[in-house]
Amino acid sequence: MSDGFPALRANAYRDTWCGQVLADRVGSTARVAGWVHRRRDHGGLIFIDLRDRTGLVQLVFNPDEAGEAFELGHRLRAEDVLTARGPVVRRTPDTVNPDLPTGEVEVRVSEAELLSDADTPPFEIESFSGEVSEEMRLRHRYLDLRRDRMREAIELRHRVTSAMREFLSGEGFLEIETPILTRSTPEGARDFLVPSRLQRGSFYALPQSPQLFKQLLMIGGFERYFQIARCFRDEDQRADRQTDFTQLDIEMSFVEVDDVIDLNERLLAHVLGRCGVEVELPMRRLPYDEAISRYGSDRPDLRFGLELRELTEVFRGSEFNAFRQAIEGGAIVRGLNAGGHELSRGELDGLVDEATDLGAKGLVWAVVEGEGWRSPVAKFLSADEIGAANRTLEASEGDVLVIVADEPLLSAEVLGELRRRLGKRLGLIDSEANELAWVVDWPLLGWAHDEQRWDPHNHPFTSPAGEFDPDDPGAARAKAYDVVWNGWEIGGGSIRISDPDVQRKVFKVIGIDEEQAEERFGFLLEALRYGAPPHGGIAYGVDRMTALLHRAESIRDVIAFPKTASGSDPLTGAPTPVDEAQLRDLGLSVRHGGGRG
RNA sequence: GGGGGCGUAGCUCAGUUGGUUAGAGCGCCGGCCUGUCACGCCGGAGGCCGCGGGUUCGAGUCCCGUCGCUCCCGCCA
Repeated sequence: MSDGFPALRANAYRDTWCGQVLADRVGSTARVAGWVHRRRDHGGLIFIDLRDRTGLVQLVFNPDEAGEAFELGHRLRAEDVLTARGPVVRRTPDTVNPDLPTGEVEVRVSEAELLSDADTPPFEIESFSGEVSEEMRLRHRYLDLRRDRMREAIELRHRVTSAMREFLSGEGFLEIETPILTRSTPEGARDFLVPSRLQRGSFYALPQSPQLFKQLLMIGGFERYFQIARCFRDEDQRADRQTDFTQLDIEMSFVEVDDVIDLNERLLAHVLGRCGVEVELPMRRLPYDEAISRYGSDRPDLRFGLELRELTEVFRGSEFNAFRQAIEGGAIVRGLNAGGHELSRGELDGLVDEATDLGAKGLVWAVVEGEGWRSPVAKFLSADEIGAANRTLEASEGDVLVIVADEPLLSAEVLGELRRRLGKRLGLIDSEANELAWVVDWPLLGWAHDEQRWDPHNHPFTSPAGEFDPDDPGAARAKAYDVVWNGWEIGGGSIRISDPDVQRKVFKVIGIDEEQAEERFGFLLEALRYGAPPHGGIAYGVDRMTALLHRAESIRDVIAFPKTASGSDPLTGAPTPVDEAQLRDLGLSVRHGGGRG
């Protein structure tokens, strides 16, 4: 039921919301309008549950009271649109419906008018025979949106964005719009391109984020900016990723990391508080290195334990070749204690396959039995090693241990992913819980093996912490911070580079030479020379936050009109081919006779 | 680009070892019904088994291809 719904001013079709036909209206006449949710036609007496956004109310069509409208009552079908008038009557005690807020009363219809005769819907709005497929729901999204679950999602989303605007406005932030048609700055995600008609051969790009514009707004002196911004990235979709999505974009001037974090903690507490989730302040701060070593992830799910422990020293010089040689080659041995769960031999061996699928060279499992291990590799290990490993992993009788030896980051990530899966599989996650934390002290750059170069962890405008040494890029830390919530990255930001010389150095290290920098980001470098305040900010995934609040598996469930995994919209059919005339206007060549070519 | 899962009535699904006329629940249509609220009872209609090819005496079922949806990897500064 919608909370705080305003009383309705009478209009052409109704004077009362369905959900507000409550006991205090008994004795008055109500005129309601909405959709036929359900009909129960008893022949001589017809009950209609009428639905609008505020809820349901029972209409009664009785031949004595309804007159001409009684015939209409017989013809009503699901999802017909109706307006009806009649006295609000208290139900007799034996006919009260305690499941309905309006269940103590009903409207005895005296007049009714069919406003729209609905075709039989392709699926029942509230179905009791299984979940309707998402494909079907998206194809008729306007029907899907009539369902409680979707209406609540959209209402929740509104509550989220309203609370954001409310809080930030109160803190002196201005909501400012930035362009949708903007400049392509190929970097990171693929751009969506829009051809220019007036300048043939040139293209706009849809923004991947308002990043550069918000920095320019800081240079423009606005001090505090926010925007609930649509962003576009031409990459493959996921349950938590859409090609176009909404982010709360924030930037502030004359701030350092702690200032941004302080404001954002209060923002999160306000927004989530408005949605019934209490956030304890200050929030936990987890350094990146610790997140990796303890959870094997830079966005760990903190609702359960199963922490990783390092076992490199335990197995250094081991008789077990796989471990010893790996360690000699620079590998890190990590393990986790999955606890005393009864896992079958098949399930244990399955973990080995999962680990190799994730890129590890292998995985060792062990079940603690007395002083020793039941494990395929137990015979290669000394009692001392097993004892030391047990102590490090705080293992006791019957515990299942999982161990991976591999390159430092890989061993952590593989075990981190297994930790996540085991947490889910073993039922360790409290689905009601909300664990939010900051991940801080990020490396500025990461080595991209494929391209053999340094790549920014965040984006190239992130300020290094302290002096930036171009000769040792791997050592540089970033003034960057992410917010993680139940294993989802919901926001991330940084203090930006406000010194053009530092910006140039960073560009250079990541392979953008002077000339390219000038061509692609010259406008930013120039702007930075005209008095750039120290500034920083953050951006939140509004879709992800709403999905978490709604306990939705996918952000598609909190977006009114989402796209499918292949980037299409089953409702409108987008994307579609376009007329040749349109292409000609844009100066785009069309090849003939080539079929789809 | 790669891997897994799914695709049978309007919807959600079942369909045995390849075997005769492909089923159920909901919905829909018709009839009966004045206190139901997932109304009830009786009757009925409804199928390109995603599409194409193959194996077979015979394919919803097996094989190959393809399309769609979905989850994941890659990708997502």
